[in-house]
Amino acid sequence: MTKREKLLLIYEKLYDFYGPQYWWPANNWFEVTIGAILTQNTSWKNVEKAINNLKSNNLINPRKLYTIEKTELAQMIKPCGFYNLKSERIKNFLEWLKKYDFDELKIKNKSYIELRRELLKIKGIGKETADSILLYAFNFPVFVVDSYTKRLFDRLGLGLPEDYDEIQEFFEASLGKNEKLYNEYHALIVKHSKEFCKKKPNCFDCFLQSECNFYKKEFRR
DNA sequence: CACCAGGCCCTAT
DNA sequence: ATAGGGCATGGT
Repeated sequence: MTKREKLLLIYEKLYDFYGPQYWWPANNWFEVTIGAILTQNTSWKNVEKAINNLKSNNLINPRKLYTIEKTELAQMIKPCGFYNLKSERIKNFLEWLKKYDFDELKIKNKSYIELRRELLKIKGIGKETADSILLYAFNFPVFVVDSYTKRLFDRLGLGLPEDYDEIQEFFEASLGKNEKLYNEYHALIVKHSKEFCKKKPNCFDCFLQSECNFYKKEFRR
């Protein structure tokens, strides 16, 4: 079986098991973007609390969020941790967004290659965050790689490259440019990783067990 | 009590 | 070029 075939097979199995995930859990592109920054190394549960604080103050809005103080923002997003850092990062993003008059359309009209370069220049937005924004806020066909992705496919014995961009290129080349597929695949990887693949897995009932080198090496017998 | 969570930046070798 | 530390809350 080729790597490409295996990738597609794993996707089918995940989809059959979990069904559609309806990502990203947000109402609009701006909420996706804020969530993408807030969820850096943080459980989504905590991010939800922070986002709810912003919602109850009607602050899921670029212009309004731009006007409030960084320290005030930090207090509101406290539940998701790293709040001083993330407040700064959101402010950095808004400063960039202001150059486009906070206008979503002006951004969408750019090529996503160019847009990715610009996002990565913002201090506090790395590759995963940038790609999450590109895929889930703006629906560009960009495959999001995260630690779950690496861990899962390492265990599956895919022999992924180390470098982020190379991993991404591998998925995109294997799957073809397909925004809907990238959307669902990444969401399913996250879903599955939360359900089963903890660092010290206790998941002998995982339905991917037969695919998984990790089990074969460490848990057989 | 320890460890993890939908990363990223900075610094010292 | 790359390992290691800091950021910080809340859940198990």
